[in-house]
Amino acid sequence: MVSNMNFSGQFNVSIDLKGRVSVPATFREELREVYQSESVVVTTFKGGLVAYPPSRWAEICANVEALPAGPVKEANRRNRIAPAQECLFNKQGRIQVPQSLRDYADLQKDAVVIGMFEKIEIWNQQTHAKISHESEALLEENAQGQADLGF
Amino acid sequence: MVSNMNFSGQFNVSIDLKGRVSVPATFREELREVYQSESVVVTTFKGGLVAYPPSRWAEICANVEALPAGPVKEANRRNRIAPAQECLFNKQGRIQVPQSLRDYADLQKDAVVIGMFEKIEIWNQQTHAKISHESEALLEENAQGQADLGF
DNA sequence: AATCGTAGTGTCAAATAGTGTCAAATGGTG
DNA sequence: CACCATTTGACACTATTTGACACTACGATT
Repeated sequence: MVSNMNFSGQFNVSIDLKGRVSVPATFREELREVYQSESVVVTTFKGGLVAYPPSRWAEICANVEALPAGPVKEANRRNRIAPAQECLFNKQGRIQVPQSLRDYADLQKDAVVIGMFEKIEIWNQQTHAKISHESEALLEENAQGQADLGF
Repeated sequence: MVSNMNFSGQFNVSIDLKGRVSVPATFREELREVYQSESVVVTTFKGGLVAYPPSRWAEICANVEALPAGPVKEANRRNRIAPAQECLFNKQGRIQVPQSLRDYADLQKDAVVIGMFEKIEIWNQQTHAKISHESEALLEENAQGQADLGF
């Protein structure tokens, strides 16, 4: 296994009638084994949601608190820290995502769960398709850059 | 064999009921002997998939992480790094390609596997026929260029 | 305080997806 | 043609994901 890939891979998952999101087994395993955690802290991010291992979340909170008082610190507290909620896995590996967060990310039936290094993103499927498509256009505009990176 | 050609050659392979792709023996041998690897990291690329030896993948990741923060770095992370998954060979030399990647490249039954120096491309057969045909047209448009190259 | 409705929890079991392996088919090589 | 390595299809098995439903907690309404 490539070291330090942390969370990676992309998965289409479904959300049940009551708003529970299935988290892929591989992420749960990584959480258990690397982060010793049976839960995840979920918050808002750019129109979607992100889930962090609790230990990672604590670091993020500390970083925000270390900011000098001012509107940036306030905004981080209001829009990232405040909406965050810890979610436990149930026996089937699903987490109950609170309604306010589901509303924010427009989660209903089909979602995409994506490993992103030390965090896990959760998107509405259409929203994700849109941003991914935009990213692809950007990459295609600059083929030389892609080649330089080794792709 | 011309030395240092790394992966080369083009192969029609089939994909089994469960989405496993046969990787030609010659590529597996190259991976084992040159890259000391029994796996490959697969990700999306221009409508098809690419597979890299894990050591090569680590370099690419490092290159992306070294980019200045900005939309290009973001796009690379989102569309190249995040969807990537490591795939191990089974006893028959097949790799299980995750569903999201199969969906992206529209892989069902027949695929084309192509050696490209340090990477291996995997295409839907029709998709590949189409881009190959377009490339051929481009070359024919420029016969002088072909001659200059020594072809 | 009793009733109702809504949201969330726990759990089961069906459906789906992935793994391991065997053996037949294929294709290249001498 | 005969041999050998490789590829392929198939099947049984295991793991994971999903839909469903009964149940609980809680807040609002009367």
